[in-house]
Amino acid sequence: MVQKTERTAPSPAARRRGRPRAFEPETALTQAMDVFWQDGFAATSLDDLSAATGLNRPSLYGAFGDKRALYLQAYRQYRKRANEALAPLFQARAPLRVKLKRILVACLELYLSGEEGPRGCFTVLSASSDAVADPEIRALVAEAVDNTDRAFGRLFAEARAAGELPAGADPRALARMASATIHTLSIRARARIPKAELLPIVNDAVRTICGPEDR
Amino acid sequence: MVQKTERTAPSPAARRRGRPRAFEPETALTQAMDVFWQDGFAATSLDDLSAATGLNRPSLYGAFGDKRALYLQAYRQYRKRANEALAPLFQARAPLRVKLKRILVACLELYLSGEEGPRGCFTVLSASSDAVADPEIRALVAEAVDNTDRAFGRLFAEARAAGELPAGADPRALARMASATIHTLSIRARARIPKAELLPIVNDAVRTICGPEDR
DNA sequence: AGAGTTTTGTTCGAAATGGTACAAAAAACG
DNA sequence: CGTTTTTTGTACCATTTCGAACAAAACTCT
Repeated sequence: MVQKTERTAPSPAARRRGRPRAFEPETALTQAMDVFWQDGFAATSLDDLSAATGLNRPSLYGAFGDKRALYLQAYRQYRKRANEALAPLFQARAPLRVKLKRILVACLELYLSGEEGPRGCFTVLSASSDAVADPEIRALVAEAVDNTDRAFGRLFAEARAAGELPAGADPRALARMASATIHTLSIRARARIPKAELLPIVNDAVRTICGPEDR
Repeated sequence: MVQKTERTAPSPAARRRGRPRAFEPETALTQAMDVFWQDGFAATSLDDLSAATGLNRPSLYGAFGDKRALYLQAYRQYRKRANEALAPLFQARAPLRVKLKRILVACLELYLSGEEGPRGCFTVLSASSDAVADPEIRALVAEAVDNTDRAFGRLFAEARAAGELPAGADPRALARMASATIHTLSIRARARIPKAELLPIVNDAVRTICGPEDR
C-alpha cells in the first residue's frame, strides 16, 4: 500500500494527473501584475489580462480565480519582489546615510520602471483606488505600509544605537518621514515628474532625516 | 439694432431662452465630485453619477460633456475648494510651527472626510489612477503638486526671513517634505488608518521640518 | 489500449457601460 | 397665441465586461 501510492518520479516538478499547463503560473502572474500595476484594478479588464498573459480567460480563471483573486495574488507578488529587492539594502553594513539613500533610490527606480511610463508604488496605487474598499485588499495595504514603517524604524533604531543619530532621535517618527518620502516619490513618478527632479527629493530626505552631513 | 438685442432684464440670472435648468450645475458638479473622489475615474459609472446628481445621463451630458470632461471639471472643483479652504491658513499671521500644523491638520480633516469612509486627496488619487495617462489630467496633477510645493516654499522662505528657521534652511527642500507629509496622510487615510495614528505624523512632520521646539 | 483527469479554446449569455435619438415639456420671443 | 429655443426623460444602441458551458486535447494511471 505504501509503495503503491509512492510517486514514481520525485522529479523536479512531480507531474500532476491530467493535461499539463501550457504556461508557468509564476510568469503569467508577473505579467498580470504588470498590467494591474500600470492601470489599477478597475481600469484593467479580463481581456487586458488575457492579452498580457497570453492565456484565454478560462485558463486565467482556472489558475487564479476571478479578477479580484488575481489582483490579490498580483499584489502579493509585487510585495514579495519589492521586499526581495530591498531586504539586502536594509541588511547591508554601511553608514546610515548611505543605506537610506540607496534604499530610497532603489524605490525610485522601481517606481520609474514600466514599459508605458512610470508606475509608482503598487501599494500607493491600491490605497488610492476603489480597491481599498475591499477589506482584504485594505488589510494588505495597511500591512504593507506598516511593514515599511517598521523596516525603516529598525534601521533608525540601530543607527541611533550605533551613535549615527542623536540620542534624542525618534526612530518611529523618522521612519514615517522616510515612508512619506517614498509615497511622494510614487505620486510624482506617476505624474511623470522627471527623474532629475525626483533625485533631489531623495537627497533632501536623507539630509532632513539624518541631519546635515556635518563632520 | 443695438437696443433691439439688448437684454430685457439684466436680472440676477439673466434668463436664457428655452426651458430652464431644473438643477444647479454647481451643486451637481459637487455631487459628481464626491463620487469620483470616492471611487476614482474608472470605477465610477455614468449611472453612479446620474444617481448621485439626480440628473439623468442626457442632462449630465448636456451640462458637462462626457465622462472625462466631467471628471476634469470635478477635479478643478476639488482644487478650487481645497485652495479656498487652505489659503487663509497660509496667509494667517502666526508662528511657523502653528501655521504648518494648522495646514497639515486641515489637509488631514479633508482627507478623512467622506460619507463612506476617508477619501484622501483627489490629486493623489488622480496621480495613482489610470486617469494620469491622460495628458490633460496629468498636467493638472503635476500642476497641483507643484502649486502645493510652491505654497509651502513661500511659507518657509518667509519664515526663514523672519528668523523662524535657520539661515541655512532650504525652503524648497522643506516644502517637499511638507508635501510628502500630506501625500502619506492621504494614503494612510484611505487605508483607514485611524486618525489617532495620523495626528502624530503631523506632529512628527512639524518637528522634523521646523526643528525641535527648543528655545 | 482504455479509463480517468485536468487544461485548453471556442462559444455563449447576461449584465453593465458609455453614449445618443427623439418626443414631450417649459420657458422666452414676436 | 404660435414659433423658437433649450432642457428633460424615456427608450434605444453598440460595445465591453465578467463569467460559465462545453467539447476537444493532452496527459497519467492501470
